[in-house]
Amino acid sequence: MSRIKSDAKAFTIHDVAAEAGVSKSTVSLALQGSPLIRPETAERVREAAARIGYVYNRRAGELRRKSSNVIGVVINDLMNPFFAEVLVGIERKLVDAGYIVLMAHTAESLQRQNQVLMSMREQNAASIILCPVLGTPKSLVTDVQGWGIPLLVLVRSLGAGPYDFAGSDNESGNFIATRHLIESNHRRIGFLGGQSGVVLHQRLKGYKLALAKAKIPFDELLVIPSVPTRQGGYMAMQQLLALAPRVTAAVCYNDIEALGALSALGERGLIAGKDFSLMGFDNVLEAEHANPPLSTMDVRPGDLGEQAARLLLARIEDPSLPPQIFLSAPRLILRQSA
Amino acid sequence: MSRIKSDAKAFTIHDVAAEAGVSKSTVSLALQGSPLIRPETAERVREAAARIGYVYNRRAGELRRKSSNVIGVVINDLMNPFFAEVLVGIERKLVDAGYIVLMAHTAESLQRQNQVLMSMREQNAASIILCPVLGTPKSLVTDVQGWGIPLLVLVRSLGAGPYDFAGSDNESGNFIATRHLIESNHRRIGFLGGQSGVVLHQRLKGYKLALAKAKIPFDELLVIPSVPTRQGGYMAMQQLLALAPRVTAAVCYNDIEALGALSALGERGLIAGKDFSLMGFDNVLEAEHANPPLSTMDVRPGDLGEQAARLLLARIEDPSLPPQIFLSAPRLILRQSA
DNA sequence: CTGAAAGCGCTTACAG
DNA sequence: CTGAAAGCGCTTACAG
Repeated sequence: MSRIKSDAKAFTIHDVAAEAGVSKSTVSLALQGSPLIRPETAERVREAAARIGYVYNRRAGELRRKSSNVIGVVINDLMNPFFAEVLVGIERKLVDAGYIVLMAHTAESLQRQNQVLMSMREQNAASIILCPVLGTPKSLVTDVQGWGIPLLVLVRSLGAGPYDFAGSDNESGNFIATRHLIESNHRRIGFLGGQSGVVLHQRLKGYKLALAKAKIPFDELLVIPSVPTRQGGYMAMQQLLALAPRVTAAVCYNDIEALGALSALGERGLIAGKDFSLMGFDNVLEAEHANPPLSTMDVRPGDLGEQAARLLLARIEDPSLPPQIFLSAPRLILRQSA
Repeated sequence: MSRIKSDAKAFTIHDVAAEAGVSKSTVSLALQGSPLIRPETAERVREAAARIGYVYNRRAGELRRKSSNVIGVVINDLMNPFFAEVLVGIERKLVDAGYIVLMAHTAESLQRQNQVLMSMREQNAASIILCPVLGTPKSLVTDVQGWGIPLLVLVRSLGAGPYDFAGSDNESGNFIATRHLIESNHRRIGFLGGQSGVVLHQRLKGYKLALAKAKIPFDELLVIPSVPTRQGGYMAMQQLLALAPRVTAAVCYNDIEALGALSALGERGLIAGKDFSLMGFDNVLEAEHANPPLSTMDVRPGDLGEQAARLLLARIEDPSLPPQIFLSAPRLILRQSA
């Protein structure tokens, strides 16, 4: 009553063959649904397999066939719900297509990233979806490609070289977000959060562009960097609020920073959308029920994940495809915060 | 310039053997760091391997050795940050121990759960951590155990049978949460959210117990079920607010429901902690920077994940261990909402 | 200390 | 339509 049962003897096609009174080859073919096997025989094999509780050893089959149905997905920050939503989209699509995902979390550690990538290589991953940590050398792309493993880069692009990529149009997205604030008659508009990396660069660019278009001079002091977390957004907002003359609105690096900013606002009894206008970026699930509901740029994270998976599947299907790019066009979602 | 490079010829120990001028066996042993191999020879082998860019084919090795270093982790709801945090804890611990995780998301679908479990079995997973979907038959535990795969059940217990389990003490947790509200002089206290399952049952039990202890009659009308999402919490709170006489406080099924409830409160211009007292459960990361910051029961999700992984590793190490249980004792975290 | 041989559980030409 | 044989890339007794 206290031990946990274990060690069921594993049956092989050899056992099934004996049970069905045919050869190993016939079992293999029958189980694959090969037209070479007569229907009656196939049926007999299937019954025998079920009777003894045979389970296919996929890894053995893949070793022989030199194939693999596992796909590595490496994510830099699962604590950000944006990535969790993307991951779910990827996983759904991949499992539907008959794959299974080897998942790793790097927590922005380059060393951890190298470690898990190597591990996935040893595991013979059929391909890899990588959302690279900050500071990933561009050479990583050619390295992985050199391994013969199709690679899709997610969210954070990694320079020029040809590779498949899925992400969002950060520049135009933040251009739209900032323009919305300008059209609501804000002039002193902050840029809140973010620390480094291409995504920040692009979002900042969209912000500056919108400012320039409206002939509002760019003010370095209004961009407050921070770690891309709620805590970071919270602190950045406090800094922004301390500025004089008063800043009346801000676009945020992403939604979770905006959520942190909302919290800082609330702490001072300020209501977003009334006393201060705030735009997020991503449209994570929690944006809709933030207090107050967060206006943001919708990149449809789940769909982004599915699209990434779709591109990867196409690549596996046809390795000679030219480099594929999916760029989600962020859509303005107006709720209450701006 | 437009094709993505692929198909590097894969080297095997055979190639390394040729390069180093030794036999396959020697290569295998040398790479494993066997003391049987003379240091000079081992060094020569390692150099040869590095020179030709050899990479270990772990799956081949595991086939031969009948081992596996992949561990399946199946999660029912990754859209709930609680599970994302737990997953990160599990993954961190497992990777540190030299394993790699095969991750699957079931989205509360029993069919998907069966599918991925089967897939993990075929993949030869060394063991499985399962957070079962609602409505999982208790027989699943013995099924999986019968496969010879060590199983750890996560968060939602699955009846009596001996198995390893990691979760939290929901009853005592919600007892404490409710008691806190009572001690703050609330009498009409709602229970907000949750739909079915053991976890709800236990949390409800803690709620009723605290009420009983304070001689407050249990009122069926004050428990408002809902889907366990922010949207669910939002709607449940609206219902609760419509009740007369007025309800002044509520414990929530979990944090994300509480967050949704916060949003409903905000919509009516009500401030949690002043106009209404609200307790969450889990202490997900976003609770701290909710608006206002959410008082909740801390189960330390990340640590829970690590503990689950720890138990599993112990089980793999010694299959004869008696059933192990880790129950996180939730701690009261007072912030602003209550 | 090192090599030749068998075998993990499959698949796939090749005969028949 | 079905079987015997070779082989995927490793590991591990067993000799020497």
